[in-house]
Amino acid sequence: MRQVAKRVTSADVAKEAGVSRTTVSFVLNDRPGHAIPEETRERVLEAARRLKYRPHASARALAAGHSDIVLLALPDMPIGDGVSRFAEELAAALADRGLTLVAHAGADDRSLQDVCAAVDASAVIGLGAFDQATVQALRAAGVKVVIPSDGNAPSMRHVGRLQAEHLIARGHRRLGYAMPTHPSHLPMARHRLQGVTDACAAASLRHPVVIDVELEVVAAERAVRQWTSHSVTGVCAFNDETALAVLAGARVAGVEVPRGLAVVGADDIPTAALSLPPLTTVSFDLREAGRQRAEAVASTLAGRAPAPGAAPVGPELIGRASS
Amino acid sequence: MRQVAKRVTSADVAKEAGVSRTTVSFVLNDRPGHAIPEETRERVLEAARRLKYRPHASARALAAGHSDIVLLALPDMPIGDGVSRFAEELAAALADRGLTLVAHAGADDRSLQDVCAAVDASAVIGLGAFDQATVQALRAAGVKVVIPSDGNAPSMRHVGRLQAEHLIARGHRRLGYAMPTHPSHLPMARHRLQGVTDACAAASLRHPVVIDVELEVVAAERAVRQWTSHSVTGVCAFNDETALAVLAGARVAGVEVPRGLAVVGADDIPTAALSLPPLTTVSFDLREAGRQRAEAVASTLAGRAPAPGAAPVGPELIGRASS
DNA sequence: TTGAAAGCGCTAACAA
DNA sequence: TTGTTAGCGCTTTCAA
Repeated sequence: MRQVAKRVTSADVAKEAGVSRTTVSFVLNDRPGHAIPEETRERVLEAARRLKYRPHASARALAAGHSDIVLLALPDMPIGDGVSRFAEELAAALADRGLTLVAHAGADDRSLQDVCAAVDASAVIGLGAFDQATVQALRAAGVKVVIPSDGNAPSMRHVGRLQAEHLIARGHRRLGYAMPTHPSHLPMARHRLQGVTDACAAASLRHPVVIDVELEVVAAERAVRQWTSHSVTGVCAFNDETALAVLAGARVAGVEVPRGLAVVGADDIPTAALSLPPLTTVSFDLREAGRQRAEAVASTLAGRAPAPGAAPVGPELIGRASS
Repeated sequence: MRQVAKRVTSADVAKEAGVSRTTVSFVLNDRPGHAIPEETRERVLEAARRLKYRPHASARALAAGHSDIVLLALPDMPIGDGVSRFAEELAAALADRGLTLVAHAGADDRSLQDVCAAVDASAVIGLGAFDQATVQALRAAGVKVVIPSDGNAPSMRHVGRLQAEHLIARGHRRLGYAMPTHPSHLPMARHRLQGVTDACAAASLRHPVVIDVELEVVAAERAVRQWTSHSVTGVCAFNDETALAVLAGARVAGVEVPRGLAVVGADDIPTAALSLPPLTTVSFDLREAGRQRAEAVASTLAGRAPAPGAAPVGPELIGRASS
């Protein structure tokens, strides 16, 4: 009577359907080649359904030599709307291919490796780029596919470029950059800043005045004063939150936005449009990117050549009153 | 020569250290009872280190009968700062206990179950409560521990209560409630609203005027007009983002905050202090909550009685200029 | 077309 | 104190 609610195994299904476990396995994973008569097939499926059979993931992974798990490596802090949509789309696209997405937040490589090993991840997808050492380490931790394996840093830079170009197009000749202070944002921030720097160089402007801006009014005010004293008239912020801090700093410093200082954020978080003034920002359509990544992962995992990366999805500027 | 970079197994470690796999297993999981001489112990550890041995998670889970995976079930996202900190703390506290946290975002139960099964999760932690049916389903999907299995709704209510009490203490006699529109926020929102309602009842005030507020100025303006026309003088918002929308709406409607309308948010997101006016908000110490949850999960998983839930961490009001 | 059998890498009784 | 051994639930080669 002390039935410990034993797990339903494939053997149970086999018995129920009157076939062998092998057959059950073939049917459930519909292995090609083994043309199984529709009748048997149906019987197995029916039995599985009746028993509410769920294959045991760990056992499957052990036997198959790889799991169905894809890990999304996220930076430590708040997840904006853009990333959410990306994750959503990615998860859906992966699910279509029999893969499961879970997320891990944390900047440091160590924890990423540990988590990969702990969930036995087959692939890791990041937002920015992974450096070579990280990729190595992940491989060692048993991960088969790491994406973007390096090449996609450009898309990060695009964000910065777009911010700067927007400002430059509006006549700003001296730019500032608001750097985040949270360590986990740094790598991405550097890439974005690089984009700003590139744009400045392309327009023969001087290097932007880079200042760390904490998410807090006093610090932001100080930053604003520094910028204005350097005759900066437009600042690109690492992201919308940092931009919001700059807005607040400007308010306190008595600098009018965008007249005295134009600011553009990035990521288009939901509250970006609600600030005073509403924030000009740069946003990605991560949807398509999600689909592409999923395809890349799936095909690489399946041993096929990674599909010829479709048209890269560029970021887009959303003009609002802060610039 | 075509070394396929075979995985390092515990057998390799055993060989290297000149002991049996059992010993390796005991050392690596330092099983008590089997007092292993320090000398052997060190030898095994050293061998493992030298070989860069990583136990295979799936194999471990299969043999042990349970994985080390804890799944954090998040609403569809975006993830604010509060939740981030919670997750961070939770992950750290779980890691201390040998457990690994990964997150899954998605409102529907189906995908939650699937993910649980796919990662072979031992426990699931949610932000709000899970209804009984969901808990059942998760159990069926192989999950051992589901938290909060229902009881923790009170802490949600606390948030609402505190918001309302603050307003009431400042003399407001007619309150409004700004409800989020995103479906995945609804369950939590209902709990928080309940707290507001309770507080109103306790003060013999009428039921709050509940209005859905999208994260967008026009909708928010409309809401503000409705509130003022109902002679509402103070509104509790589901969270800070919603509150920010209300602030923006009030601005457009020409209603001065807090003079014409006081507003209090919840969660203390980093940008809450950066708005105009800075947002009064209620915040949780999710850190402590994270630690508690971790302890609860770990002890339940270990078969110990779920520790006598320490002093419940209450939310705390952070007064700023919006109320 | 189906089944038997050999593991995948690890844990945990039970012996020694 | 350490080793032997039998699985955990599934996949997959090889035979039947």
